[in-house]
Amino acid sequence: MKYVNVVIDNNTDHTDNLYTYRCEEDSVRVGNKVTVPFARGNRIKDAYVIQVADRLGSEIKGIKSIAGIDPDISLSEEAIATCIWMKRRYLCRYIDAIKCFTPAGTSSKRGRIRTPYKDIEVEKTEAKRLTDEQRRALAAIRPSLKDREHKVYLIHGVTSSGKTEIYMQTVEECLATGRNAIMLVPEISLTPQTVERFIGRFGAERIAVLHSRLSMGERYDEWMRIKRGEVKIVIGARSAVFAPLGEIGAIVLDEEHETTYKSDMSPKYDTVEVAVKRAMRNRAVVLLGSATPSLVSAFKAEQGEYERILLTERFNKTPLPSVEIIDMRNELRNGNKSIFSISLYEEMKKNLEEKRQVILFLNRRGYSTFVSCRTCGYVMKCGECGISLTYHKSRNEAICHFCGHREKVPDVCPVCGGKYIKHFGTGTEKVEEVARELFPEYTVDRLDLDTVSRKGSIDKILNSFRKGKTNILIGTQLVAKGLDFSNVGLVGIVSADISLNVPDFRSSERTFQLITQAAGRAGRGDLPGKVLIQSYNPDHYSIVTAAAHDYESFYRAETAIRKQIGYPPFSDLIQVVLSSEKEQEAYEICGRVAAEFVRNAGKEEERYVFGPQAAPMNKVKGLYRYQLLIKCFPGKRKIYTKILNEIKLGINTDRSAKYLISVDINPYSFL
DNA sequence: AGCACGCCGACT
DNA sequence: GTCGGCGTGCTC
Repeated sequence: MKYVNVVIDNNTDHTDNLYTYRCEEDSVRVGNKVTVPFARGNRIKDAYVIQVADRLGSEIKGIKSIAGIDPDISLSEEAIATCIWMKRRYLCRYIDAIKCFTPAGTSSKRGRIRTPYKDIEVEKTEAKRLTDEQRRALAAIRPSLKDREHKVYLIHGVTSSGKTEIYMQTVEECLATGRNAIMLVPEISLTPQTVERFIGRFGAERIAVLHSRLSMGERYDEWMRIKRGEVKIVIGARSAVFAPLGEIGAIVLDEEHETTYKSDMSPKYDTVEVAVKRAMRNRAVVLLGSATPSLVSAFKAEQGEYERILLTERFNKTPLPSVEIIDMRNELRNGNKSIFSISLYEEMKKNLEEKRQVILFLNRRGYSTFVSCRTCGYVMKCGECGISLTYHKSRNEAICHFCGHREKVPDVCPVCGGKYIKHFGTGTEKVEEVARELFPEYTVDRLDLDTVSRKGSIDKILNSFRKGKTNILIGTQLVAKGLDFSNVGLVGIVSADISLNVPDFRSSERTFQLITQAAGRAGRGDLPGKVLIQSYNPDHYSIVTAAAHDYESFYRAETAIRKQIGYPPFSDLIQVVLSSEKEQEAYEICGRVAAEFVRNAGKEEERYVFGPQAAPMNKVKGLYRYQLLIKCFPGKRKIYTKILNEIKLGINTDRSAKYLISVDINPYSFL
């Protein structure tokens, strides 16, 4: 006879507690899925065991007994511990965290196993000969793997430095110690190529694939194969970090800086953090790989929390492409008002005539317009927050989306007195149009979210480019992601300013990453490639350092600013969003939440609370949204989240209230 | 949330 | 009388 504390599978905050039941089965374990009679009607509900005890700490009136134990589904003790941590860290319910670890579907009735990618025919590959740098990397990782010591390695390697080979050989050595591995990629579209390479090396029968675009049945079957211990390696996008894999020896996150690792739905977890937590409990190693590590990870490496492994040379020894910055202020001065500078036009022409291909990048996230001077490059920024002010046409004002500070837009540039000060933003769709006009004899194609959904697939566009049918490809970040085209002679970044002036404290970091990733697309074959960056701020450190392939200098400059203003990695940012059908109510309650927070946290914390102000997506599904941003410095995390959780609970369990609150720890965007 | 309980007005 | 409206409180 045992007593168990369970979490009921109810989709509400009201029952987000532990409930104690009696259990006749002594075999009951933490992580078991059970059925229990619940509430007055004693309706049978699903529940999950969080704790098991032999006796009761204190008398509980009307204690009931477990109705049954589900023989198929169970979570490991490690998974349950991670759920408890997630509840605290991301302010989600127990059940939300548990659902991450359980399969959504049900078993297939036919009893036929559905395996994705099982038809892939791949030739068996052997471990490649390593470069000295790669060998040193593995030598650094090997001891912790052998000693079963938890450690995080930040593998900072230039594009094409052979990071994947390091991942695969680490996994191989992990399997050799009798343990299993998880391999994560930033998005689903990148899984097939990774799966192919791993199947070639390790064989399909040892590999499972998990991501949210599998059918329910496929996901269930893969989940069961993993659960039953039939596979050694799990590959997938962020949700695969929750794979029911036992004996984890290594977790790899490729392109660790990608924002897709942050979940935007509840629970709003950060895959890197979850991976590190799971690895700690498994005494496993974590490999975080990137050519442009996130500032947060690089900072942890500097602090000694992670060990950094540097890969400075490309695998095939081709030099990094030469990068040239084009000062768009000169173009205007010389009477060129086009979006293409003379140099970019000339270089495109030259490459096309040499039968080489051209990629043009543009960042379409520029829908919020900023104010800048086309003569000197001056951009209106918030003095306190360092973030670009967003132009609001109705009042001719520029507003800081972090703290709410407003300024009138001046008629002349306050720096140079120039008259061409205006809002600058979208209109980048014109690039395709202008490219067609300038180069009518060449084929131009565009790859972005619109064209992908219209034509049905990324593959179609990419394949015709790969085959050389397309001469000029215009794309958003989609093109930057790990794609390998050997005949690209020129990569043009049409406007570095758009990403540079996104009103977000990470805009410089994103610009550095964008330029570096884009540059990585040039000159991957035998011939060297060239990169041209157009900007009205050609002296900006993120552009200059990216052009020089100089991460260290970028890191120094950026951390200095983050430290001064108190942004991550020196703080956690907490976003609190209040939504209501009535705009006034959303605003007022948001203000009340701010006051309540300050009342509990202490008056001196008030300066770390910003808002209330309209949330970036001001109106979603008929609900008005207002937000607070809170800077949470080290040591304050526990108390802040405790207070916010109580406020959240109070609001979300109040039936008479017609508004909702949601909390996001370190959201990937405030936009 | 979901459900039972209970207190009130309306209707066969 | 009693049917059903929804406000209130609780779920081991």
